[in-house]
Amino acid sequence: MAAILEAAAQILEAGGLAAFTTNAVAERAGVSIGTLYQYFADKNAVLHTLAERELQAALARVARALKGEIDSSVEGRVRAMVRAIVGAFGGRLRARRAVVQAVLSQGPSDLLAPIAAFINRAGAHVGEQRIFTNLDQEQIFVVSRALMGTIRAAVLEEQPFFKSRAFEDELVRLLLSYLGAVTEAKRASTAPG
Amino acid sequence: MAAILEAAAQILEAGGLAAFTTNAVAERAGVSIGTLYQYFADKNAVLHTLAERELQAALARVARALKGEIDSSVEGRVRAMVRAIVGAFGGRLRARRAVVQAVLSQGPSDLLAPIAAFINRAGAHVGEQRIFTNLDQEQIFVVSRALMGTIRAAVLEEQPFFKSRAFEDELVRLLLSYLGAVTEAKRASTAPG
Amino acid sequence: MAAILEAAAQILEAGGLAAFTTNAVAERAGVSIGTLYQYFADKNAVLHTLAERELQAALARVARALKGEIDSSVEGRVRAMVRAIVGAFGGRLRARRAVVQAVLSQGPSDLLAPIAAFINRAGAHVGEQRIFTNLDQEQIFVVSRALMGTIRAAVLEEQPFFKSRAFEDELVRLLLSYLGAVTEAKRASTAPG
Amino acid sequence: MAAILEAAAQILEAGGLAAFTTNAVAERAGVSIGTLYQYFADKNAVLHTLAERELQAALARVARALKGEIDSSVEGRVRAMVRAIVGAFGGRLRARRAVVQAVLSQGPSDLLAPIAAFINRAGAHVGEQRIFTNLDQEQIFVVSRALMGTIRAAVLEEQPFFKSRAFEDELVRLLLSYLGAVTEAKRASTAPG
DNA sequence: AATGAATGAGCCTTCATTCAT
DNA sequence: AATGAATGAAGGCTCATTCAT
Repeated sequence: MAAILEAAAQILEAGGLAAFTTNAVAERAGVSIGTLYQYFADKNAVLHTLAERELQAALARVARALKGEIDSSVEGRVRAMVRAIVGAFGGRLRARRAVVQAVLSQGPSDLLAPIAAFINRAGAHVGEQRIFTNLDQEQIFVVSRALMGTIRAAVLEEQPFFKSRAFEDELVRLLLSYLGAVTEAKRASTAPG
Repeated sequence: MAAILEAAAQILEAGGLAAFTTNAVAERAGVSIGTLYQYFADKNAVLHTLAERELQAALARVARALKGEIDSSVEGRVRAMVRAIVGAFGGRLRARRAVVQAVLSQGPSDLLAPIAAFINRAGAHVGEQRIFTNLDQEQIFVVSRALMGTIRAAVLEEQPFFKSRAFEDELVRLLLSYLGAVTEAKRASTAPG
Repeated sequence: MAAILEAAAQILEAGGLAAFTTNAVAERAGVSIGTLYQYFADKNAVLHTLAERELQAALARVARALKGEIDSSVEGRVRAMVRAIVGAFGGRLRARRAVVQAVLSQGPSDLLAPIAAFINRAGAHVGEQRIFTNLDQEQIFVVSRALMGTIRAAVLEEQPFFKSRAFEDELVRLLLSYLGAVTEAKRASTAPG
Repeated sequence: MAAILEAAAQILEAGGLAAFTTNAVAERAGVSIGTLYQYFADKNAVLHTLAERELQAALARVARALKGEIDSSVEGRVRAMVRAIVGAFGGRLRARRAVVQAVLSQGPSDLLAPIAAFINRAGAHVGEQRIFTNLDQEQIFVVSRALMGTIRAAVLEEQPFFKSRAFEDELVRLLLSYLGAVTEAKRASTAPG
């Protein structure tokens, strides 16, 4: 199974979704097409499983980065997160792109749920200031999606500045300024006197 | 041609990219497959043309909204824009989604160029304060993609708060806070004394 | 009609039989497809008419060459004929090839009849020695087809030596030696004593 | 594979190149279209393979005839060859025709190479006199094409005398007289004293 | 006569999936 | 479990031909 998923990722990476045929995957994996169907219900299952794995891996990577971060200031942590996420898109861009595309093309899936959960959790634990906490539903949605959406677009559009310091700076600025504004607003409404 | 594009949008809306076959489009349009190919070089051309049209329409809608906006404060204009964009995703979500996906899946296209140009232009004319002006490449990318990415995610995930005032507020806050931070930074670096 | 046939020849020359579509011919001729069908019953009629014209032209050319030949020896006349035929295949090789192929692919046609008739007639009038005369059915067939078949093969296979003096020499040798052998045999059987 | 090629030959025989569609071949062969494409890269590959097979078969037949020939005189051998070739055109004329046409229509292929090689080889071993040997490029071309071209024409035109002794005699005469003339010329130029 | 938009049968080919071995 | 030959629905696309204008 691992071989099949690895083969799937390689095929995706090399030729995109168009090259992703069950026969190609099986051949690259060195197994027969029959064997592939012994492990996966259908072509889609391969894609879906691959997506899950990649996501888990990316998430783990980000978590690890956050845990190892020394600078515990808000900016330090936010920057660490941004960098980890951007970094997680390191290799096999095409593969990831294809996976994302394919999975998303099948209507809203629950694949994104872990991301939101993660950001939520992560935010909750940023130092003791718990900045993310108290963010309401819409706000969590906006921070997480604005970040992911921008990174996603940079990947899909193959922007040359993806991974540049300038881009990272802007992402950090985006998050920090928004978080600051939210906090500000909350303070204002809470303690108007 | 209009009939074919309309049919294409309907097919996309109803069945996504998977249902988007030249035969299906032609049939739905009430023309023969031959006629379709008299107007479009190939299947992709249909998609591409549709994408362009939808984009133009959305852009026009936003522009119109902006023009009609009485409140010429920065916030007023930003809000008008956000509202227009959110509104532009009114019907045919799947169609738009599929179009975007399909077009993006073919590598970076220049289809997004008008969007960036528009934001640039729009920004330049917001009152006399020209807040958007002087945004560099990465910054334009970040504002536009953060906004679009968030809206896109809300659509894809079929968030219930999609057209709520609360969501709109957060989007406005996201843009304003970021623009404010960028302006601040610029001022600081320009006039350090 | 002339324009259409000329266009057909050009198309054939440029792209072979594969490029020979009624639409392409009409467009190149500068007329509408409808007009083409006003003059020709169907696609095949265009090809057939073209074949006839080309054949007539080639035949006329050979006849003219023969008429102008000063050297009235047998070899002189045979060589003139060979040279004229080879020369007749001068320009638009691909067109001629395609025409030949297309016409031949439709089963035995009477298009070749004029050639045999011509050789017969020509032979009959070579000086006063009337060498070709008295050739029986099979013999006429063999001389004419051996000659035409060899030239045809050289054209189809695009032999580089086509039009070389060496090739011409061999063709002449082929005809003369055969004619000589036939004559010899006839004499032997006629006057055995 | 054998079934597919046999079906291809039958289709060609029955309906010519026009009827030769992959679907028709597969159906006649009693396999699915998918199976056909598992054995042949595309439609052309079927034709090409068929051409090779037919050619090999014909060549083998001629070789066998030559080997079995008792009369080892030059005339005996030439006659055996002529007879074998004429005989090789026994059945499936249309198929052979179509194959030849199709293959030739794709520009000069090396499919004819074996024929030339064969004539060369065959000639070299005719007794000890090695008559064919020393034929130069143009001469080999002329003998082989004159012979094949004449036979081909007889087949295409469906000449009634095709398998007659008289026709065979003329073909033999054609070859022998030409070979004799070539030999003579060579001797004359080599040993002029 | 000329036009050319429209037609649609039918071609080649792909590829997810099955199932007997 | 694994194999892989076979399947066949379905897709993209071409092009000869028609016919209303």
